[in-house]
Amino acid sequence: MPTTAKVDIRNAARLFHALSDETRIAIIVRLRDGEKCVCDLTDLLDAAQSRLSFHLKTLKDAGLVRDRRDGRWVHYSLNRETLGEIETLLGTLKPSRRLLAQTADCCD
Amino acid sequence: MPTTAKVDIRNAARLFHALSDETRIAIIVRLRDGEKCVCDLTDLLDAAQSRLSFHLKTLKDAGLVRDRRDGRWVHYSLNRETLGEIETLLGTLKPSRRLLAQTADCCD
DNA sequence: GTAATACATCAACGAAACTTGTTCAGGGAG
DNA sequence: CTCCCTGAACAAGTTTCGTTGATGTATTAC
Repeated sequence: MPTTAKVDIRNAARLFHALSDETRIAIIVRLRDGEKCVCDLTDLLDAAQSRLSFHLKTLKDAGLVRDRRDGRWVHYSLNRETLGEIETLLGTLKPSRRLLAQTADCCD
Repeated sequence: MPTTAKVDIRNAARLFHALSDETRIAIIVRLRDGEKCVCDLTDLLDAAQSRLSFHLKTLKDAGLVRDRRDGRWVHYSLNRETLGEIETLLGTLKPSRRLLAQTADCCD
């Protein structure tokens, strides 16, 4: 049924906010090919440790990354599930096909 | 070829930022079922006109909405193309399947 | 034990971002 | 023309966010 899906607006804004920073996007890009420790990321992104720690916390709070302690290293990895959730969310934000068939008053 | 795709980090952060506000998400949700004038949105969202004008400009600058002047009304509608672009972008942020097959050090 | 490493957390500062009220410009209607 | 109406633009105030440097905590090495 192509009824317009319910959107949890607060949650949506929260998730998109986590992706709204260049440093955080860069972190995610680096994590695409596997987990990294903070020290790896400071090298790769040439960023101060406290800065990365701040952004990693933001990403973690949003559920976009996970951390795993290994000795004195903390390894971060992507949470594919949340990325999928955002993809779904984005789908529900698109105008419904039903409507597109009815009227052409939006979109191209 | 499942090589990790290039990501325009600046553009990505810019697009996600446009979606990182509750008011803007609410606007998008309302626009799913067709274009609306600002006056419609002020009623629907119970928001001051200047506030909506600000957020609509943000959405427009990001390419997420279009405006169409009709007499003294300005009608806003979603730009399905940009929403699709963001969906694609999100796909490139997910860890590659190739890698998932190789190692299980990320994601579930 | 001490020293060193990896990372989190905190405080302080500056910079954006958001809100609100007001003003300004354009387009009908009379 | 003047008078509304719609919406953009501006200014001022507040909040939120990001950066930086310093401090704290846990873990390993010696």
